[in-house]
Order: sequence, then C-alpha cells, then structure tokens
Amino acid sequence: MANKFYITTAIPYVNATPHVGHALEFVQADTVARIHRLLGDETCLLSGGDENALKNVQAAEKAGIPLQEFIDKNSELFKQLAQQLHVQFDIFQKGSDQEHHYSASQKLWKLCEHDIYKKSYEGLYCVGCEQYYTKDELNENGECFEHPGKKLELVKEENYFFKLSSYQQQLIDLISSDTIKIVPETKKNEMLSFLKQPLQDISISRSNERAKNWGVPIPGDDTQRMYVWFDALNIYQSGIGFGWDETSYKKWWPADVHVIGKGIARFHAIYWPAFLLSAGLSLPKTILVHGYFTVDGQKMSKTVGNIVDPTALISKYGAESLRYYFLKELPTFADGDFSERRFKELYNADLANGLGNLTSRVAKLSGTVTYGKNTTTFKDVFKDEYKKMIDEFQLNDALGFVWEKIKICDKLINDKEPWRLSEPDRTPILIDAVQQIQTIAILLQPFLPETAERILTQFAGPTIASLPPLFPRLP
RNA sequence: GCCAGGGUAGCUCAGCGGUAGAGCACACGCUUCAUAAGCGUGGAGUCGUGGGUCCGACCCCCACUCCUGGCACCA
Repeated sequence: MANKFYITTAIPYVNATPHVGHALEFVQADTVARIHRLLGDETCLLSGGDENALKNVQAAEKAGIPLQEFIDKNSELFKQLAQQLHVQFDIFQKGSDQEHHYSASQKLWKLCEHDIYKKSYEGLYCVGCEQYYTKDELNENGECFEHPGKKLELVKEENYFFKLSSYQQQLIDLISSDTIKIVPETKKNEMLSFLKQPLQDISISRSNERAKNWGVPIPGDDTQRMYVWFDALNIYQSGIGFGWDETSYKKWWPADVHVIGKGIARFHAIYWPAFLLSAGLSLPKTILVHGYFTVDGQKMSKTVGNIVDPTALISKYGAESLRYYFLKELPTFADGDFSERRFKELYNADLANGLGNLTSRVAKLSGTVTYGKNTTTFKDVFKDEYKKMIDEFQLNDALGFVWEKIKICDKLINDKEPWRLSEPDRTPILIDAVQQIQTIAILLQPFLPETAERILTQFAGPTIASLPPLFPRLP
C-alpha cells in the first residue's frame, strides 16, 4: 500500500493581496508535494485562508465591502495565484466555512477544555484600531502609530486562556529529540531557547464585541469568539475532515510537513503541538521554516511600498521561470533578495542559455533520427546526491545538480561535434544526448512541472521536432 | 541588553591547520547544431580589525567592530 504524505502551507491572512513571499511558500510546498506524488505516495497539499482574524474585519470596513464578500474575494486571489504558479492544492480550507471549520474548531476546543480557564486580561487598547497593543508596539509617547495623539485605554476583559505552561517540558523533549523535527537547525535552537524561559498561558478568545461577532463561537459561551491561534492552526485539521469526516481525517493526520515562514515558527512549533497534546491528537512530524524575501535589498513593507506582486511577474515572465527563481536563487531556509535584474540574469543564464538552448540544439540535430521509447521514471532517478539533497530539503542544491547534467550534455555535443558527422555515425551520439535530456526533464518534474512535461513530450519520439524556444532570451 | 548565526572575488555563497574555491557577471580564444546560445582560458580577493597559540591560520583562542535573526500573544 502506498504511503500517505500530508503537507501544508501556512494559512495566510486574507486581508490583503498575495505577495512574492506567499508565492515562494506555495512553490516550495508544491515542489515537495510533487516529489511525493511522483514517488507514488498518496499525497495531499493543503492551504487555506485565515479569515477570522480581526485584521480582516478592519480591512473590509476600510474597503467598504461586506465582510464575507471581501474575504471570499481575497481568498480567491490566493487560489488563483496558486493556479497560475502551477501549484496544485488538493484542499483550500476557508476559515469562515461554518460547516467544516467551525465544527472542527469547536471539537478541538472541547478536547482541550481541561486546559482552558477563564481569566481577566488587562491591556492597552486603541479604540481607533480596535486592537490591543503591547508597549513595544507603541511609539515613544505610548500611542499607536496609526493614531498618534490618541491615548490608549487600559481595558480589562475576561478571556479564555490555554494552559501552555503545562506542556513546557514535553515540548522541550519533543523538539530536542526531533519527534517534532524543526528544519533548519537554527530555528530548532531558537525554539528551544524560547522554551528555556517559563511559559505563560495564552489567551485564546476575545469578546464578541471586540471580535465584532466574527469568528468561531466558543462552545457553551456565546459571548466569546476564538482567537486567531486557536482556530487558524486548526485549519490543518479541519480541511481534511476533523470533526466532519473521520475516515478522511484518520487517513491524513498527522501532517508530515508544515511549510511556514520564519515569523510564525513559534506558533507551529510550540502552541500548535501544545493544543494537540492537550486534545490527545497526533503531532506534526516536520516543520519546515523558510526565509523571507527582501526586495532589492530592502525589507518588503507596505510603508516602503515595495511589495512585489507575483501575478504581474507571472504575466511578464511566465510561471515556470518564477518557480525557478524561487527554488534556485534562495537557499530553502535562508532569506533571499528579489530583484528583477537578478531574475533576468538567472533566467538568461540558466533557462534560456542552459536548459532551453540545450533542448533546441539537440532537437534540431535529431530531426531525422528515430528513437526507441524511454521508460525511465522519477523513481529511477531519485537516488544518490539528488535524493540526499531533496531529503534535506535543499531544493536549490538539487537544481544545481540538474544543471550540472545540462553542462555535461552540452559538453558532450561540443566534443563529439555530431553536426560534422553523417547519418550512421551521429545517431548513437544523439540517442545518448536525447536520453540525457529525458533524464534532465524527469529530474525537473517536481520543480518545473510544465517545462518538464513539454520537454518529455517533445523528446518522446519516435522523431523529434524542432520547436520555438522554451525560454526566449530576455533583453 | 541577553542569546544564536555570520562578515571570503563585482554579486550569491562553499571551504579548510599547510602555497585561496564554485556559480553568475566581466575579458579573450575555439566552434557554428543551437535562443549572439555552447566549450575552453583568464583577470580579479592583505578570507571584518587587532592580538595570541603553532614550524605554519582564512580555518583554533581572546578582544573589538559591523550585519542578520530570536527574546510571547505579530500568520
């Protein structure tokens, strides 16, 4: 029986349109998912929308659009982005889905109830933002940046708290033993160092008033709604049937990999396992923490106004080349810079001059040769260094490995000069080159699925046609 | 402030106690099947600063400096 493989992206806020960071994460998760599909694992890739956050409510009001409509529209943009990037989500679970997500989250709440208690919470509340702030989020006058001059109110409210403190030692053990494996190691160490301090219990609800009656109601208390962490993380479970389709849930849970950005590592490595421990449920196996993009060396931010819209890039350069940039230019776990100049450099060097040109020259040379069928599969090529790199999630290195093969094939053609030879002598050389290209395409399948498919189709034989460039050179 | 990680060619980075490496970019040569693509050769770096250990340090130790990240309710 096939192994199952369940992988998730983080669940983005849908209060704004997607940026390149989301695109990066989608592509990374998709590539890992595709590797498992190609290996024959029964694979599920889940994403979703965190639609219950207060930020969404505020953003909708600001935009003057009814909340549900606003959320549906924005969620749709994330789904579209995925589609444009050839990212195959098997499930996109919406947080506002009452039938599946609400019931799932209420079920989780009930399972955790023995660790939930009510306590009054006191904080600085900005009426303008309708949000609590901590002191270090405020300016030197103790006012929020959105509403300078407006005094914050000290507001007291009763909320439900989760006994995170009870799970401190268990979490330390689980993380240091890699039972919950946090990749890369530096993030694992950060989590462990965080766990050295005493853990405080965390608030997991807010009043209806503060929540504007939006979000998942607390079972048995209609004055409160769940607070983001608790219900958003649970999308990983609600999407696959938790609380509404136990067969499906049992089949997929626990997650094999959660792919997340470095900013939310703690919620996934500490809060989420604690909730699951409390509920008596299985824990995710691996948490893959990727870095962030800077843009031309600067942090991406709304105030700087340098948010890069992936959709525009896709229509300008194509999804496959963007996938390549994400997967090759960034070491999987480090921050990387996004610059159009660098993008073009990499595109021309690797895609146009490298892969694209190689297929063109071999296709042209092979015009009259007839080839046998190639039966190589991804399983056949998934071995040695390539496998090792992928097992360690060093996707950029795996692509480097493929590009070495492209170089070898180019060199072979240069050395043997088949264009000088006549029919009988050139044939074995070209058969060799074509096989090498087929192998290259197979290795590329998880990374550049459409490109790999095009190459495999073009080189399937029995004769090979010359086609327009896969990646036209950019000026 | 505390705790990590890092400062190596124009850029991104690898490396190791024993005469500095890769890819991209750049220059030149060969070649023409190919997307002015390919192959080859080359220039380029006082390996953050100052000390120390050692026959010998980019690699070990100390100090300093700069950068990045983490330090709880921010997806």
